[in-house]
Amino acid sequence: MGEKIIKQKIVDAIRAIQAGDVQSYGQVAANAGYPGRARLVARILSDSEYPDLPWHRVLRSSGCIAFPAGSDMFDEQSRRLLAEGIVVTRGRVKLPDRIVDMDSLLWAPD
DNA sequence: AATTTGACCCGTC
DNA sequence: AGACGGGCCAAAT
Repeated sequence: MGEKIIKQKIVDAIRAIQAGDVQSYGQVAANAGYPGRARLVARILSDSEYPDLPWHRVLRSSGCIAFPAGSDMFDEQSRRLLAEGIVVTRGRVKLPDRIVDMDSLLWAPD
């Protein structure tokens, strides 16, 4: 399999992320058909060869932004996510798999 | 040609 | 919450 084809599949997977949604590097790789290749996703996003990708919708598996807190990229990504209605708290987005129960409503620090 | 460097991930402790 | 080891691997040194 040519490296070029793999890259294109991953680019497609990144483009497939809808506004207002997010995905981890690993998920993108898996969706493209290449599980375990999260690093390749990261490299492609940092590569100027593929401009205009919705890079801000890709996060670490922990749900946090991959850039150092306070960096320009960090701030830019936070802004873009917020513009799509995704709340970012302490560099971490609220993941959709979060379960709302009485305990967290009463005792959650936020 | 060998080594280091990343917008990473996962299980385990 | 964090640390550590192993996996991943194209590009840059």
